[in-house]
Amino acid sequence: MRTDWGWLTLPTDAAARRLLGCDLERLLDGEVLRARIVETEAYDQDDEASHAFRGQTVRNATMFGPAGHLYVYRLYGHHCCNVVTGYAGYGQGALIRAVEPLEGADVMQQRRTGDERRLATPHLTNGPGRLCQALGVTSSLDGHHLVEDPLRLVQRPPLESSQIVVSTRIGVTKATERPRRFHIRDNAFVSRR
DNA sequence: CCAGTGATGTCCT
DNA sequence: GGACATCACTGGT
Repeated sequence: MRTDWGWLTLPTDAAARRLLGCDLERLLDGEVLRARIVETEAYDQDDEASHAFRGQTVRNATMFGPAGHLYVYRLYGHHCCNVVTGYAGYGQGALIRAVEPLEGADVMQQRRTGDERRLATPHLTNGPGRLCQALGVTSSLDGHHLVEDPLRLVQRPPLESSQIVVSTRIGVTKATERPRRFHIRDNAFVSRR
């Protein structure tokens, strides 16, 4: 079934690339936070590294639903989030690994804990757990449809492929050789290896 | 480099 | 219901 999220109803890798350069718009305590997606990773149920690999569970159910919803999970005490892509019934999504603040960076800094080293560019939002902290993304947003407040995904024009760097994923212990990490070339907020 | 972190899934009783 | 392993991370040394 096709939704109005046709541009996300793509094989995971294509969708993960397509998300680069798009914006996340977060309404939080009456403030508007905007950030540009600069780094993603692709996961799907045929990928040993994916939460969806061993089938649907309570935790990963959102990944098996329709595209355009947010899958939020906790890992080592941190939150991480995926944009669900593809067709309902086939578990897949794109992990948002890093964003670049466009608006409300001061509010993001208030939400991040710790000393000013962690608040400075690019440490504010250059990791999946960090950006969730900065944007106030928690488990309560698991399953949230990204066409409505308080968190919207705003489509932007696709990037030239020359602007996109492909590499292996960070932190995975399985399928480590698969080239499923995508990031914008020469962007300061892309996470380190 | 490595310790802390906490939810979740699996396998037992 | 309990014990244990697992884990797509972060921050400080």
